[in-house]
Amino acid sequence: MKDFFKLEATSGLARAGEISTKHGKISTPIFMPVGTRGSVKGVMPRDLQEEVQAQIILGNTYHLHLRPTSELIAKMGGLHKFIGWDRPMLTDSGGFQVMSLSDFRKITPEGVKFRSHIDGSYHFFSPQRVIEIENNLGADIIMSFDECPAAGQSYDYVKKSLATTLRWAKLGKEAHRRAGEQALFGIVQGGVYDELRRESAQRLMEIGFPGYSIGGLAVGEPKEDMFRITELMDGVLPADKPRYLMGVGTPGDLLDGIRTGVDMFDCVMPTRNARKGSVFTWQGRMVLKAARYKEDPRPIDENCSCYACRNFSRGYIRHLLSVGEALGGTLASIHSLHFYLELVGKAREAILRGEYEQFYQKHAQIVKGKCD
RNA sequence: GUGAUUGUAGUUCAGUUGGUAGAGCGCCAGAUUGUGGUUCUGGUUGUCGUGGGUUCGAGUCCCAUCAGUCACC
Repeated sequence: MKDFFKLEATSGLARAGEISTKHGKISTPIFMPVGTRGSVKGVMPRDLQEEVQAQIILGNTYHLHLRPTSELIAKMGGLHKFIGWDRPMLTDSGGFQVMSLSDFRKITPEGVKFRSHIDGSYHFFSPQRVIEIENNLGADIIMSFDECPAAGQSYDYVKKSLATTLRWAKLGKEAHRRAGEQALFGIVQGGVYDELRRESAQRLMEIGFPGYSIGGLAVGEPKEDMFRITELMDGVLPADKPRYLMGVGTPGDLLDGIRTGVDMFDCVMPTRNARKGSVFTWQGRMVLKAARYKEDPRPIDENCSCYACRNFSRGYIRHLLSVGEALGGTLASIHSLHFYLELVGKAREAILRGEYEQFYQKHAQIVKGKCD
């Protein structure tokens, strides 16, 4: 896949670039809203594009395989057509979900047998089958099937798990039938062990992928470990390929990740938290459902230009959230996603100006705190 | 009018042989990192309908009274 990624500028370790796909270009660093089951919960594609300015969203192999199945989606014309989204998409492989959702899993060199969290039925994911599913779905960027160890696993366990992930990455690449239009990423594992992380990255690079994901972080390990590892990866992974820190994170995590050379992020936090009543702003995190906002006529963020902030008060959105009206989650999600996209957008501008560090110093502490 | 029955937290109810009240839900405060939209962790909440009586002590026993519900005249 030629000209998949173009590195445009750097500022310190921070990078600005451009990813090109069949469905359009993506400016990095970028945050990707999560649409697990074929929908970014509560937000219409039109609003994601026009209000949130989302450039790419995620779908999930695990969930879409269980329902409605990738075969059905292929029959319906592929994931883009099925969900009415014409911009780039990425599918996760299900490695994480098999670890985090299933109450049973048996890992063998051939793959993972697991139980569905929906009906308890047994399923088997091999690295080849996962790629077949992702080929059926047809996202622009797809993930290798990996084994994602939980936090706190021993060096020996992680080392062994790593060998499995590497073998699966190779088998998955060989099984990939649409390499010309779907970029398959390898996933770096290795827990919190620098030596294993380095080895994982180098072995993946030997296999060769158009992009590299950093997985197995934000699973409960101390935060210092996360950015020590992303910085370590910056020195190992090729500069001309995008790096994707999977499942991360808070606005502060994005700024720290960008500062250590990460190009892509995804996280359920802005949308899940919004539905549960807390939102993110340039002034910090706000627990919008708190009683102190009951009679507050101001928008969530007075400097925000999103649809929710242009038209509705904190008091109204709080009311919707507390009585369980779906619109509350929708408006709060639109706000937080708009903020996330604005955050990475401004970070990108700062990198292009060569001033990322100043940008970071100005915003990181505030964004990590609580407003009010 | 007669008979029965109920009255305890915002709400639904539990309160053992009388020892100065508990739970779920709600509410309040947090959490949430490759989304199980029904998750987790804390916290708050009472003239026990009212007035008397018995008793060392009454939400628990007795009397009266008020209110609700049901049945029958």
